[in-house]
Amino acid sequence: MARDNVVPLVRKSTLRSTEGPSVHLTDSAVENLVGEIKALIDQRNLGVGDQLPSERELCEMFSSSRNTVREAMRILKTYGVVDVRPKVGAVIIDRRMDAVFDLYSFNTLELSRETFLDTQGFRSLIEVGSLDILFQRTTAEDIAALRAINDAMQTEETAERAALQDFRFHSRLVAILDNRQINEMYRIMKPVMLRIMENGVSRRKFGGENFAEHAAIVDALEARNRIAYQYRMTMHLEAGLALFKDAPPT
Amino acid sequence: MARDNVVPLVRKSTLRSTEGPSVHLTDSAVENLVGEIKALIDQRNLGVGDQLPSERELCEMFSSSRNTVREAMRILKTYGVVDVRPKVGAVIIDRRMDAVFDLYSFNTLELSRETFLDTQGFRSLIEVGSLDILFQRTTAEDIAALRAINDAMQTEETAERAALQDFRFHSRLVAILDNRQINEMYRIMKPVMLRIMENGVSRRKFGGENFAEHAAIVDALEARNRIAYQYRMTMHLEAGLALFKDAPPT
DNA sequence: CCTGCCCTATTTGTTGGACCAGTTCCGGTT
DNA sequence: AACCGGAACTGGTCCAACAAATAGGGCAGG
Repeated sequence: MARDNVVPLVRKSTLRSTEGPSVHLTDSAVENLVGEIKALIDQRNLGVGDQLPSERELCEMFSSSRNTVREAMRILKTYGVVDVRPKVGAVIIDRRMDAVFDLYSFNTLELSRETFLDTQGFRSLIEVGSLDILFQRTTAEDIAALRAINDAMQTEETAERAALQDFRFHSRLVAILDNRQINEMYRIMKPVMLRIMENGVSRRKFGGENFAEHAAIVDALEARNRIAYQYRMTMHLEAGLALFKDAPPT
Repeated sequence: MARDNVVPLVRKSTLRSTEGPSVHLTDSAVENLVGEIKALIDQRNLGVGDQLPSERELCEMFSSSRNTVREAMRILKTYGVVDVRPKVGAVIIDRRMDAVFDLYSFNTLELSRETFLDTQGFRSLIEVGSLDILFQRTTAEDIAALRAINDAMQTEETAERAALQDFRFHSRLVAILDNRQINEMYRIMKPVMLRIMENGVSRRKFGGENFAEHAAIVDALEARNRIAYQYRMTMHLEAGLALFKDAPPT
């Protein structure tokens, strides 16, 4: 039954549109303004450390009210791409990692099934889908490094630390692909994945199951066994899915 | 209470237990307000789907001005934890993954050779690597839509418009995967891809080669011919690579 | 000359209001 | 009872003003 490819974590059919930015067409003046400011940054080729025009200047530049400008700047601040201080104005920074951490400081909010599926579905596409390139590029050092990380995970005492090793394992795996876009994606999604992994390892005895699954994945990778790798990795990523099994639609 | 589709994540989070261990000591009224609203959500045990008080109610509850409340709400909106619709109010959601992807959109887009390689590598991962899922999900409608777009591309007069159709073709292809994160990635990477495609079609007689390659890909997809699909798509994606090699960096 | 302090102008932070364009919902009309 | 209209809300945007913070210039003293 379990063919060489198991149905991965993709969401059920909703709407298939070609252009499909889906729901939001960004009619809001504030969001338009964010786009304008982004364009301004791009156009002037501004980078970290450079200054943006003052709020009132932006008001005039884009004929908007100051409140609108402020809300737009608030978005940029929340993104962690600008730091704005009184009298000095807005300076471009890159604190996006902190922004993501802040995002997940909402511990009051549960990890939604949707978030879980989106994240794991993406990972599945990368980590399972990149099989050919992985098999082609993986070296003995990569294998050794993965095994070392996995061993380290087994000896961790807390779920939090084990989750970090879990992330390091998968991060090291995709690092073999040597693709900046993907590495950057994993860097930014780190807090999200950590959260999922922490949830997973704490419930699944990370010293046991998780370690064994990782080991099997590395073995399959080393042996260039397509079927085994696909199967192991897919099962591994789907492991946490059982936690969401009782999901009625809404 | 719309909390049946989520798994409660009782996490202690030793790292960011109390407010403000980070750089922000921020006694800013707006950020305090964010904390207050978070506390409110926690206190009332609100979950996804529940409504928040109106802006004016929040003004009175926390004795703040409406603009301050709005900036706080803007932060929550940016985090993707509330969806606020005019005349309806604010509803708690969990679109935090989308927020993460929005962060990614702040990468400066320069079409260096590295960026090109990374982008094409990513696309190859998605469009070639997801072959199994594609074969499984593709319908006759999808095939027809792809052919229609390809035909439209052939009749375009300018390279710019043809590139747009080229993008629509590939965007429509990955839309079959029905994975929100992938669609979002393509939306974000659209400018980069457009530039790549514009470069490609203008040099390669988009009426001819590009159209034929697309047609061959669709045929292979329709016939569920793994080998042919992999070969055609890989060749198609690598076609631009040769061109880029010729072109010296700006 | 340099050094250190203070002052002011500029900038962001916050407030309270106003109006608009819609939605919701209640009450009156038919 | 069904239908319709209007009033009361809602968020979206804008305006004007004041408070707070501070960078940078001017000034006094060395």
